[in-house]
Amino acid sequence: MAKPYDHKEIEGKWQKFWEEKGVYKTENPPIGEGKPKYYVLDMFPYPSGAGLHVGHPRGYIGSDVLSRMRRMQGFNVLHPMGFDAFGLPAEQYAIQTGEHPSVITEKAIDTYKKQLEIIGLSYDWSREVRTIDPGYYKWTQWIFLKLFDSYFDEVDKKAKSISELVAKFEKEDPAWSAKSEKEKEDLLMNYRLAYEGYSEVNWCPELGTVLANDEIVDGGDGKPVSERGGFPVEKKNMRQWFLRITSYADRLLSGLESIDWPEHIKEIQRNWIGRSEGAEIEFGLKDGDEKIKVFTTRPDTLFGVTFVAVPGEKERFTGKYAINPANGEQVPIWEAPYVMEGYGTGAVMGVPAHDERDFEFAKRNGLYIKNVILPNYYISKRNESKNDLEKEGFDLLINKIINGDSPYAYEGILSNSDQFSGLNSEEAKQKITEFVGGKMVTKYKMRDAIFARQRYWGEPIPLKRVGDVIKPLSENELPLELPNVSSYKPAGNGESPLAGVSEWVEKGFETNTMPGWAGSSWYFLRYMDPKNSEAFAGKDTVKYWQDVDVYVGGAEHATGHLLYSRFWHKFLHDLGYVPTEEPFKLLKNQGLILASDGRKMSKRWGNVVNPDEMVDRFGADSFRLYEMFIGPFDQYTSWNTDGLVGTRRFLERVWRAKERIGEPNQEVDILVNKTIKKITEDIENFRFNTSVSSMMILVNKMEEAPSFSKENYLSFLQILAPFAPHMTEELWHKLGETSSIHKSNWPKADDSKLKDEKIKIAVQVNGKVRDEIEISPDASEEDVKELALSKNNISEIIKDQSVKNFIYVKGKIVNIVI
RNA sequence: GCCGGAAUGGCGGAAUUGGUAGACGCGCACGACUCAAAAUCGUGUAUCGCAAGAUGUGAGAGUUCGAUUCUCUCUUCCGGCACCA
Repeated sequence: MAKPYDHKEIEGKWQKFWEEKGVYKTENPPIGEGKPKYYVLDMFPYPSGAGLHVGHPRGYIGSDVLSRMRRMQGFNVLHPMGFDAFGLPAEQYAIQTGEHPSVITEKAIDTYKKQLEIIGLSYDWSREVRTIDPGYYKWTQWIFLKLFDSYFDEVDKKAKSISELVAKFEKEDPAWSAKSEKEKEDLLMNYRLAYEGYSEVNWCPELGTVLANDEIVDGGDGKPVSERGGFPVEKKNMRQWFLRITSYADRLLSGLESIDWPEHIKEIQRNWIGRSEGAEIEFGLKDGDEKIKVFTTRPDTLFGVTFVAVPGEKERFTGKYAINPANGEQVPIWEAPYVMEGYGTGAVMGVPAHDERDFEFAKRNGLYIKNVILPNYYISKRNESKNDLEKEGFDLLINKIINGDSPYAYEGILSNSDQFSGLNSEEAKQKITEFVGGKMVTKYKMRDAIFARQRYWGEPIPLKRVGDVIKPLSENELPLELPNVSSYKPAGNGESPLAGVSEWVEKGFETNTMPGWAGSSWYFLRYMDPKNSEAFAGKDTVKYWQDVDVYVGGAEHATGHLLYSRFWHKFLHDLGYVPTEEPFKLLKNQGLILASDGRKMSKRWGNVVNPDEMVDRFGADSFRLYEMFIGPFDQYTSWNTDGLVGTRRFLERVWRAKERIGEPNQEVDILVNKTIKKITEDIENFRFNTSVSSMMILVNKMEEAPSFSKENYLSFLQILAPFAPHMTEELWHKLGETSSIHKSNWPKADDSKLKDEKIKIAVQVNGKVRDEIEISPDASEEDVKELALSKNNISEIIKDQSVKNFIYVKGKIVNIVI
């Protein structure tokens, strides 16, 4: 009797073997150069004290399966892991306990690493990166300095060195050389891609920090609170550092066309960038020379303006009037809360007849509503309608006209403006804007990114105040290391704890630190060459690895990390440091695994399932297999520990099947080849769940057969190896192989064995299945017809009725219509 | 409100240029082995029906010889954005 499958005996042994032999070590050129490169990346985790639950590794296992297959297929695979380690949770914990955040963070990293290691993921740990290492954040600071030292050239639509701008000023602006250094610096600050400014921010007094919009949630009573802790959030005007991401808005938008990402993620980014095209038009005031500039996407409705709205706390008439430049009409200027300070020009022209919000506002405040696009004819006809049906008909038509879908637009009244009659909507927008001396512009919802936190646990910003100007540190002063402080608690007045370090302040260093997303915006480049002290990564190395072929992670980073990384990458590309315009060619999101109660796994609900316990009980291979089998990779699903029993049983059957190696069996041989083909395609397309099921079918077949060839069994082990790396390695060696199965060549399906000699197809009568016939896939329609009609079940149904139609879809189905 | 995505047995899910719905696994039932239990193995398992058969992929319509798959209308659930002019 063969030894039973004991995962505890096997898994540790092979993990040690792989490490000692460096099986997953990835070589840079020139050693790695002969093979095509393939970069599979997981979103690196922020290690929290709680450790991993069974939902987390799903993505890691999927990317690991792909990496392992690609390696066996002969690619030079880069598959690294690291840790995103600056951030609020560790700092909050440090404030409570007084322990240094780095101690807390390192403990959490150790826990994560151990948890990841026992799953048997094929990372090259020699390339591990941690954002908190000074050797790492030296380069985060270096990129910041490059941003500080660059501006965006609006003509070439790319970043260039600020020295080029200075040269331009020197040449073109005679006043430049007369300016003081401070004046020059203040002017340049308007162009730098990293710049100092003031901004109304979301200030959380309790946390003592500024929060991004996505770090704020509704407290329930309509008032905003922090996502972490649920503390009140208020608006405050504060000094900040910004990154000019808005310069890249257009490229961030158009770049989406060139990458293979889930459509919903692209849509979220498009939405976030929020491009809209319109016109800026100036309204004069009735009294005085002042002007109000409005932004509108519908300049064609300019003749219908009946008020102008500016931002305000409540709806209120200002007592002033503006002049409509199109027709000279006086319109009242109102304050309205729906007008937003930060968007467009901060003022809106009110056209109640053609804008829903303007309409509501006008109705509430008794303002005039003037229709300029819709011919009066249709309105009066609608009001004369005899019944609801007719009324609806007119409403439909009127809506069409308003939306510009109808050729009738502009044919009717346009006050004082017969010249614009008959134009379509696009022409009218152009012509009317031109007529009043406005200009067509493109606006974005997206704001520049605030790049400063009044916190301790982040990368120091490498700038210092010298006299009254801000100077960048030089490259050889990097890294600017984070000093020790006596208290991690923010002062509460908006100053960072660094403002309390006298040495720091005396040297004039910036006291703000970088936000959590700084280190994660470029980490994938560091993996290429993690030990390099001369550059963020060697030039040749970056040229070799290019970009990430497959990026796997959660969908929750759609507007944060995934947007910032693209921005930084485009910037580095402009400066010639990276060869590609986009960092991540293909993105795959893994779906959440919910607890069996249908809720998210959380301490709060007490429904967390720990992967360590699952690995201990069932083994890493069973665990991996189950996580892949549980459902479509990108879909939400719920955990069920009972289901893990199934994949464990499957592995035990694979184990026992070894005893049945012997005489070849043709059916097994054919199925092995079909399965090789299917698994190869499934893994490429992230269809891991059907891969597992097809291997189960194969084992079922192997058990049915009296025996099968060793060759078939070995091929099967190879395609199972990415999913169950430990057990397949054990069996591989038991069968006499001496080097790792993970270094073996991925099997190829033999085309000649993929085709069945006989197939069963259904015979339908009038669309209902009545019988089944066995035929050769190449059988002619005549033969199939004869066979089908000769079946008793069929002839009984047909009896003496005539066959109206006979349909045979080759190799698929027969349908007889009577 | 707008924009995405989804809906199939008791459960996770399978099935795509439209072609036998429910693969595979879990669970459950019965049987074998066992003094017994666990493990393992075998058989069965959409619904109604003794059966023949009928019905069935969120609801309703349509196209088709044939629809889980395509079109239209609607319902529910999940996610994103939300006075963006």
